[in-house]
Amino acid sequence: MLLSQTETSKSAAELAFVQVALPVPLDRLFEYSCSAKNLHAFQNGCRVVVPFGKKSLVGVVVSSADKSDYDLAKIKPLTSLIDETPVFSTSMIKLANWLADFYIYPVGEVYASMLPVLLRKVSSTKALAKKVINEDTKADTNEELKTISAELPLLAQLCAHQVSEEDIKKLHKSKRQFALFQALKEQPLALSQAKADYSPTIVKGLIDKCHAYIEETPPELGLWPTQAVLAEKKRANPEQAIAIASINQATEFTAFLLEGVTGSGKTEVYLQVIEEVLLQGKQVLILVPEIGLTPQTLRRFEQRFGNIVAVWHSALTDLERLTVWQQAKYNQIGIVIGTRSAVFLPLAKPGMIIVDEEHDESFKQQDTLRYHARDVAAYRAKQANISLVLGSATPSLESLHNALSHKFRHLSLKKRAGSASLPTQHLLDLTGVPLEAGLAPSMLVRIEQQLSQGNQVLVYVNRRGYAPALICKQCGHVESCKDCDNPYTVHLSSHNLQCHRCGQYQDYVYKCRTCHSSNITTQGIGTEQIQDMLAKRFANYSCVRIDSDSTRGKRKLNELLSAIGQNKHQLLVGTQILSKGHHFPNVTLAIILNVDAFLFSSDFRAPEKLAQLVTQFSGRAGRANKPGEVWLQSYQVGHPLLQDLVNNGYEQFSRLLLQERNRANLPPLAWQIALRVEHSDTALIMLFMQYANQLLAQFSQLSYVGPFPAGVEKKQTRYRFITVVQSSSRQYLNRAMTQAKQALGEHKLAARMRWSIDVMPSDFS
DNA sequence: AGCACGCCGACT
DNA sequence: GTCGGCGTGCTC
Repeated sequence: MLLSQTETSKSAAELAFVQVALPVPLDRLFEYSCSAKNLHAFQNGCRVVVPFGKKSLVGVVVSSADKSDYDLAKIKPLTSLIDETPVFSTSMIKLANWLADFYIYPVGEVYASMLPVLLRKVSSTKALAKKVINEDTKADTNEELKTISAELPLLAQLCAHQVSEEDIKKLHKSKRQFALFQALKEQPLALSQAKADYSPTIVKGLIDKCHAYIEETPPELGLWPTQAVLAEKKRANPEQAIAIASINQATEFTAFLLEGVTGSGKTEVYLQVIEEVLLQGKQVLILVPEIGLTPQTLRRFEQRFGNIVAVWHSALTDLERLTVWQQAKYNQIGIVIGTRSAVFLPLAKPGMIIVDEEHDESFKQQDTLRYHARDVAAYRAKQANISLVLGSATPSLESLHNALSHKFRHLSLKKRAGSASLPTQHLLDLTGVPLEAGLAPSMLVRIEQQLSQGNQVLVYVNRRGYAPALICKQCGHVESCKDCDNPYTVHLSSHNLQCHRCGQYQDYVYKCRTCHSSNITTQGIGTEQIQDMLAKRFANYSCVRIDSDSTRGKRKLNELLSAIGQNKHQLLVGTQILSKGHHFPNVTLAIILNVDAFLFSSDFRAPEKLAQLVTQFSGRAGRANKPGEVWLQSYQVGHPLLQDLVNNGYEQFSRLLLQERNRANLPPLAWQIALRVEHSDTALIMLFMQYANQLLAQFSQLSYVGPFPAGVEKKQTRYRFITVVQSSSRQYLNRAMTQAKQALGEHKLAARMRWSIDVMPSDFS
């Protein structure tokens, strides 16, 4: 062993080294020194504060040693240790390393993105410097080791003050505040709970009157009670019973694809297999799509399992996230039900992972660490040697491929519960048909019929706003966003023009910008226009719009949905939101516009997406005594894909698509990684991407296409290009891209470009 | 990613 | 003569 000559013998003998993952976009770890006596405190997975360049960062210890290969003169001493017990367990460290490797993403950033934000910075932990770990450390070495308490979240509770009778009388006037006050006198409520059950305004009102106060207490360290699990369950039908038994029998890692038509009772299967896992004292992680976490879904789990269920989604505050994170890590909760990023939650006793609506696109993160929660879930299930259950009425071709090739166990639920039958599907030929706000006259007749029978009607169109473009009839000028080269969408409700790529908007224009003609008109159809037309034409009925404009605000969507459930509206016009999670039993006619856009898309996944949309959409409508009809308006009714889908349904259609992917050598039968580059100067992009192609050309067992413009060619003044790299070997592709990325990063232009690597990209927009 | 260092244009 | 543009290089 060599001792550095530059190092004084004294300190060299006393030093030890830790490797730290730091949140910087560099594919390497950084080494820091500490006193050898303190080394034992730096367990892997603990957070540390270190000097980095001119500033200080929070990093995670990933390994330590008593010697270092790095230039000792350059190694700086650590500033402090944050955690006494690691925030990353050994298996979470493995997961982080796998993620960095698989998604070709800087390790330090992977670690950071797996932690709740409150744990990413020292300043934001509510803790104080707490204790010196090793008293022996000499003060003159200036290496006194400090631990910052990692005491985790304080639970904010709302409590009632003692209030005089007189004040209580005054409070009678504010009914809801009084109700909350009464509840608080019984027992304090979690602040978040009080805000959710009453409203933030009510809570604030009570605090302002000094009738209530917030108390922050350390969380209870109680474990969730296994006996809370026992509840009466529904009788399973034979198909469900087979699925439940198969899943319950698994004693080691097994992936199940639960392919069940809408209404076949997938949730009941989940509930019963979850119960089995909980009874063994193990936890269950349930992943749901972004919009899938409806109060109805949640209620179903809570009714069955009570208060051992925690929820994880984007609307949580940082503190709420930290609380759930801790509850999962310290086994204080039995079930976590959450969206994409819940897949990174630590679990004390992992027992099962369920991915509901596993085909849903929202499981793929589209920026920074571009992971797919379904794939990460699969890794975690394998790692923990537990079951993975993927459920969908319209499985992704990836999962279907795995099921058909026996990598996954395939379970089917083909019967709808009760006697409910699925709506029938039909194609409507638009050729030579005059349209009214995008709808064919025959559809208007059918709408009329259904409405007069007291039923509801659903119209789906993929565009919000009034119309997707405003053009000049005189000179053809299209009013467009300068930053994105994108036509403005005309909005009627806000009476302006909006760019749907960057969110910019401008006042409505009445004259053409180029030729000053006032002969300008809208082009194409959006939700507002259909609503407008239907409301006028069927003035005796109520028509609502359900899109991201009309559902802005926390409770709007749920209010709308419950009003629809109570039949307060008969005509429903909306976008994607309609196809997910919500059931509309009174809808007997559903119409899908603009189907053809899917048929001529350059995205090879378009037919799969169309089939999922149509099938999911069909599943939302109708009930036992009112089966319902779904109509697809198209100029291409003879198109084999459409014919196939409508006549044979998703199950057969998806298998045909899979064969086609096989013939075309496309995923899931080949592996892809995309290189995406953005810059305001296309010439620079080309230069950079040509170099990338040169690098790729050195690998024989892969092919690549590009650079080609991304689906969204320009966004916020930047042009976007993509090169897709493909290989039949995942490992080969991964290794090649890892090398190529390294080399590309050394190119002069690399620092000036915005570029990223997207492993298993799910779309090319 | 930040952040500093370094060399060329329009300003008090 | 300086302030500041962003091209280049480094971070244990």
